[in-house]
Amino acid sequence: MQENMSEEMLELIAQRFRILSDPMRLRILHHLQSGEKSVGQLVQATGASQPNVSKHLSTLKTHGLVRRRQDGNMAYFSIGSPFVFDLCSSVCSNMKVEWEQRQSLLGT
Amino acid sequence: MQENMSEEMLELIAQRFRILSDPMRLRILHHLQSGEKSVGQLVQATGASQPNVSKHLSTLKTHGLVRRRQDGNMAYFSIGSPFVFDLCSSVCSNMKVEWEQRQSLLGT
DNA sequence: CTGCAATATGCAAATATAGGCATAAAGCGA
DNA sequence: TCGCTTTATGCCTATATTTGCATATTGCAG
Repeated sequence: MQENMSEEMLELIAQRFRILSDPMRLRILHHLQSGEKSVGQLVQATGASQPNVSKHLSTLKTHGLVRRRQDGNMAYFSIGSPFVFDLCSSVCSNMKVEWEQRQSLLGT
Repeated sequence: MQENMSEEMLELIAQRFRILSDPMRLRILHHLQSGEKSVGQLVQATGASQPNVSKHLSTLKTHGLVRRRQDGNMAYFSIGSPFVFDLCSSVCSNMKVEWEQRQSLLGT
């Protein structure tokens, strides 16, 4: 993080984290990792309702995390910022480290 | 991200992001970046109320993002997982890239 | 023990968010 | 145009989150 952190900057960062703080949105992004998908495919893959998936895709698109391509009456979505996977990997590996530390503390 | 992503895993990752999705918590973490601080110092630095700061510190501690040390009737908090700054840097640099892309698109 | 300072907690209100359900909108084929 | 399919939107409810205010708790000094 920078030395000087303005209020707007903090709000923007917090907003970004908030977008990623929903399991359903993460699940959608996860399914998009293997490539472009239609809304229907995502509905089937996630098990959520169609309006629900559509709304999440809308917020993801608003914040630039996914792209939308229309073909006929189908809408295809794809990853807009691959960096989100880096973030998730970071979080995962850190959780793993913490878990192992906790385990080793218990083991002693 | 991994190939297989269980529901619990997604919930854990989402939870981690949610902790970081509040500007006040980010502000507190930011002030802790320069070293251990007492609650009172953080209250003054952030401009928030004492109970508010105390509660945020509590949730940050619950999730292992800060450590707590008691000395007399003072409580000193410090960064528990430096990795959060990597996350924030990641988000910042990505926002910067996106901003420049948008600028260059407008400039053409 | 009493008073004071620092921190934590409980309660209530305001706000935001996610999800379900119904329905609208858009595109395509007959 | 009509019907069907796919996707998007509006409204409502349930739930979670943040904050303020009051108050409890803890530790220290006198």
